[in-house]
Amino acid sequence: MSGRQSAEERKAQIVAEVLRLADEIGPDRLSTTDVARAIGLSQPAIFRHFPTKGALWLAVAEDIADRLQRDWVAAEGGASEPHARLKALIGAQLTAISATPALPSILFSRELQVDNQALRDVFRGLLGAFQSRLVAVINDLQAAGDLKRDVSPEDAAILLTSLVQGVAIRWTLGARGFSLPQEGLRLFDVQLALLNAQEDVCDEKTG
Amino acid sequence: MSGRQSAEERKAQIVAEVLRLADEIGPDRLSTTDVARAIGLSQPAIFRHFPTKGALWLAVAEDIADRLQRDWVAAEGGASEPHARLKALIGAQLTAISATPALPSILFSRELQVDNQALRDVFRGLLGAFQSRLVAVINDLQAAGDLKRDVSPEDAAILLTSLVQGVAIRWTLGARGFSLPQEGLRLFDVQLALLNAQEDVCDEKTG
DNA sequence: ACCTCTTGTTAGTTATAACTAACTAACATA
DNA sequence: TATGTTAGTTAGTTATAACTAACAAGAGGT
Repeated sequence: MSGRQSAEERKAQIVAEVLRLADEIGPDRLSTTDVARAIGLSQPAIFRHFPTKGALWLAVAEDIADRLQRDWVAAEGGASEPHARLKALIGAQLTAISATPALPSILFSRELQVDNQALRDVFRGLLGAFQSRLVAVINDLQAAGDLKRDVSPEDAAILLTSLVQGVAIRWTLGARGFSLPQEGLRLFDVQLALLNAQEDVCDEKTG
Repeated sequence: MSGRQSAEERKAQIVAEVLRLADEIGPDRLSTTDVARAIGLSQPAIFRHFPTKGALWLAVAEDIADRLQRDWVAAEGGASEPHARLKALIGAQLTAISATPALPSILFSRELQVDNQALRDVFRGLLGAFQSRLVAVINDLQAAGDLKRDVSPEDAAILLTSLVQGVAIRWTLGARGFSLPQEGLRLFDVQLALLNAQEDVCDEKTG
């Protein structure tokens, strides 16, 4: 349907379509025929732009990685104090997942888990990078005295990423019957209240 | 290889093999040929015992559901006080996942997410049942004054299942480089310390 | 020993996957 | 306007998927 395009544009279009269709029909069932038909190209045209299907998936992963990292930078840049920065990071992640709902399924696709080691590496790196950012912000929070010190920053970060993953799983299995960012941020507030230095209040009274 | 068996036994054997192979080569890539070869049967023999592949998956899901529920009952039965019961429940879940490592992938397989509504229902019910058990125990804990009251039992249960799911995801993506029950229970202790009624200590001092 | 049901086989069918070979039409530029 | 490059096509190939039809052999009851 759409006329002849530059390779650059076409590649981006194919990647975007893969992400959309991966959600619709599942990452592993997604065939190059599906992608081509959705765009309005012949199936072999896909292989003009990507040598193998694995290479296509890798391009998709890199697209996701780029967008996520931009989101993180924007989130951290938009907030100055640590608490707001932490909440913005979590919020960005939740928003990114709900904007790319295929993400959880891709994490457990055979393409990633079995076939494509490179794909696996990209996502492992991504999760690690997110974790590191969280740890850094949590360190700041503890330094400012706004967070319990008897929980290590690493564990606190793990609890928060688990929160994101848990709510994302519920969202996916529950046919997305609620707003992922809204419910996620609500639980974030609950968890952060727990992580808050309650004993400080206590110390103030007793000290 | 193994001689002729009763349908009952063969069915169980096929189901067990599906679970093993689903982990090895991914739930969606798993073919009836793979299952048959692993057992030492011809491929059509599978269809003697299950009318369609979807029916086979449903049998697998019911097998998982039965075992999980037995595990929960055993865990709750083995501990009398609420705190121990809660920890036993979480521990049982972690142990079950590490004994059936294909579980997380199955949750996101196309078979479940796209093709097989019945399969989806089974797992939705399972997660709901686990959640309900957690809520009940947490209610007991709060009634006994052993848990903060400013977090709803539902939210506390969500935080704990998220913890399990989060650590399971890390375990899966990280090529299972650590003991899932061990790390999971460690984080459980961290989270439960947070959920503990710290302000009680405070009240004792101030009251 | 024979009959019968059940569990298995072999040999297909049909559909769909990734990928290739060979050719064509649009565009850029000398 | 001629020419080389690039984005596209159609028509295959090869492999593998689920599933079927028709036939064979083992085990139990009479």
